[in-house]
Amino acid sequence: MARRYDPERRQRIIDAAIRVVGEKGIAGLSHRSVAAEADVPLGSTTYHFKTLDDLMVAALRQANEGYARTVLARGALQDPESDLAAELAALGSEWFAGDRTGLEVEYELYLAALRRPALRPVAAEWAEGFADCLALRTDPVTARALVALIDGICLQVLLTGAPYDEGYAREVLARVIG
Amino acid sequence: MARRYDPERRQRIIDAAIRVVGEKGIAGLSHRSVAAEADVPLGSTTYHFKTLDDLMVAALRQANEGYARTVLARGALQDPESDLAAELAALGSEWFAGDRTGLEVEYELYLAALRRPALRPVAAEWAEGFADCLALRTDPVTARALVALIDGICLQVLLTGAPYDEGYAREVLARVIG
DNA sequence: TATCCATGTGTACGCTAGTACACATGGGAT
DNA sequence: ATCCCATGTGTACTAGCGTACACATGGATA
Repeated sequence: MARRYDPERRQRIIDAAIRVVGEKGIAGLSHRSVAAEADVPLGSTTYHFKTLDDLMVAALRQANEGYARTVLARGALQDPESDLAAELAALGSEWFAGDRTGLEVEYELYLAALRRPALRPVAAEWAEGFADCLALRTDPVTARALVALIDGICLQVLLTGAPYDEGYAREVLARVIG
Repeated sequence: MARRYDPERRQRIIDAAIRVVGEKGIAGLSHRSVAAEADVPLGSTTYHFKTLDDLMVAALRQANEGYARTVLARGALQDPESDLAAELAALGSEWFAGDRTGLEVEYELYLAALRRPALRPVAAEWAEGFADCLALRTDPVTARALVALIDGICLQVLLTGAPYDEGYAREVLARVIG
């Protein structure tokens, strides 16, 4: 059991890192910027997270858990009677509703795995966890394809600035489900 | 008509930027690193590209043109007799064959649009150009979905380290085509 | 109680970054 | 022939970075 004067210190640093990425992007993430945001000294961020990769791993894992909760909270996903494509398209609407900062943080950290091997296992956790959840309603191959398609749809919205079209998402997701 | 002592200077800088991104990622891209790679003085990179965003725009546009050529070179894509899903899945195999550096550079710059508005029009050019090309064989909605699915499949391979499975890609692409 | 060490803090160093600017050069327009 | 200015070059400034390290502190353990 760890001994700490400020038992929340580590968690506060992770929360601050997510806020920094939301405000300035990964490019603005540094031990110093996080320390300032968390209101702790520089040495505290370098002590708890030796490298920025370590910090990003913790931040991505936490962001993933948040989005996993939005998936699990949609209980109808598990209901065999529900329209899976419609439920997933509605989940997308939920993600894009209101402030997109959280979704941008999630994807920015997720995509950072492209160049940061340390993040890959955590990125894989998200993709596999989501797919496992969907596989309960379909089969592993279809589930994996659904995750890929959802990623692609979300990215096109985020990258090109196009609006999220729930009807379109439902239509093409339904085709993959077959 | 521009007057330049080294008429290729600007182009050499763009080529160097793409090599730098391939070797060190966007995080390693700076006016100085590109100047060193292109073997030109620092002032030359800052003169031709006032900001790094400008340089990334030029690099992404050039990378896009390269991949657009790989699409157009696959003439069977336009042949109504060919199996569109199979052709697209084979195109993916071509992209992942051998050295993946080029594909990583393409996606890293493409995904950078998430946080860099200057890149969004160029990212949109790629997505729309590819979709327009596919729309000749299907319809605009299906074409857009195919681009999204291909992006999603490629990203899952690049992000999680999973192998590219052409048979799987063909199967799920075919479902979207319907 | 006495000791240890995980945790917390402050400071300094060397490096690299974007930026700015003065100056050099030579092709094109007049 | 002359001048202009797009282009090319070298250098210096300031800011922020990761890193390292010495030292402080006080719960946990024996």
